[in-house]
Amino acid sequence: MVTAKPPGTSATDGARVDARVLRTREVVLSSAVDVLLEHGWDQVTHARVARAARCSKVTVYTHWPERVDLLRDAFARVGDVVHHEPIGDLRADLVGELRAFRTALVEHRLDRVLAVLADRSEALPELRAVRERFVADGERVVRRILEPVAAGAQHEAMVAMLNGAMVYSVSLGGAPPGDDVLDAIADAVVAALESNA
Amino acid sequence: MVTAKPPGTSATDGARVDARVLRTREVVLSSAVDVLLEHGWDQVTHARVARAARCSKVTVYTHWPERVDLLRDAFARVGDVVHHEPIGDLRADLVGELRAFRTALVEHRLDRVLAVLADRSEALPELRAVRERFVADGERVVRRILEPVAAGAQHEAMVAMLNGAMVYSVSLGGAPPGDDVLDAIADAVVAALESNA
DNA sequence: TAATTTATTGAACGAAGTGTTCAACAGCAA
DNA sequence: TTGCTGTTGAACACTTCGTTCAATAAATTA
Repeated sequence: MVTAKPPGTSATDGARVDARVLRTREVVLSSAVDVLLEHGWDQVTHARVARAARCSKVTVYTHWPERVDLLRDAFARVGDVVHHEPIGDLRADLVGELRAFRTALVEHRLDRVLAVLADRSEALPELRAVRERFVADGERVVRRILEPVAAGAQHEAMVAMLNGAMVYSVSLGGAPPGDDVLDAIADAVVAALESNA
Repeated sequence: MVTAKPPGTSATDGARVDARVLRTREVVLSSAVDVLLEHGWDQVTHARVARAARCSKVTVYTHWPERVDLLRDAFARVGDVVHHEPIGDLRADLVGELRAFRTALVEHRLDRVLAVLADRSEALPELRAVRERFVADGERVVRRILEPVAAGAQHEAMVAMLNGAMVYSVSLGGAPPGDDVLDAIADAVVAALESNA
């Protein structure tokens, strides 16, 4: 085990951080994300990431003694999902958010991130908080759109159906859903809500 | 690389297979599933599985030269999903199938299997066919239930919403959906379909 | 500027794991 | 019994892992 405390630990205190530390964090975490998305979690080792970042293995160990620390901080770098901005029209907002979520899954490889989190966060408890953050962020706008029109179990069901349909299609269905399927999903939710009245 | 051809390859030809081979296949694949579900895919190594099966490492290499072969055959042992038997009542059939699927995900750990497949089948093309088999089997009854009432993009959307909601809730949502949420999902689909008329 | 502090580095290590060979053994079939 | 073949433990070269350490390079401080 590496016993030395990580350098520049006082970053959050507002204290100055050595420029070398900032550079190292930047390049190593960036490389860790690259390795993760290209080769999967079990290739994200200290040595492999160090090679990708063109720095010493010891430096990586110094900053992130455990492999899971590296993964946690690497995920923190994966930008938040770019959401649709609701305009107040239920159907249009649902379609807009579904498209934005599809973009995040496919273009920004959020699907890979979620797959790793689903697969590992049972065995690695340190990842549970990370998973919860990603899920909460991914559901944020959908929940806001649905809030005025659905509550309780119905609300939960709709969130799971909307986001679940997207993640399921992309990660397990082989191909991302086309615009026609997205429209059909939004239509179904709108129709289900209209039958409330 | 192990060059010797796997023993007892002619099993499917109806030729007699050495009893030792049958025993080895049984115990090793069973142990591989155990290791996979308990410790995750990257712990499913020849040596680890051999230790769990109390047999020689060489035996495992002989039967399954590549790690992915072991995974493929191990998944073949994970029983097919136990489905609900449709009775012709749309809502009751949907609820019944959702409950059966939840049982498969939670009790038989289908969630772990799907998580591994979602995570690895991009990097391991040999797993794509396995993933497709599991997805097709998981969707079989839902598709049959929906067939008379929805087609095209709407059909695809409903399948993705129903199965997606389940997988998403169990794998990423932290807790399996309660009966009230299952009811709400079925209600939503029924309402959406009724608005077709 | 020079002096001081500290992050980074390459080399090296023991320990553990991987993929393989091989001679010996044990169980099955004839 | 005899032959055949699946299984086994030992041993191997090789790679990877986690770590130590003295040397170096770069940053901060005076």
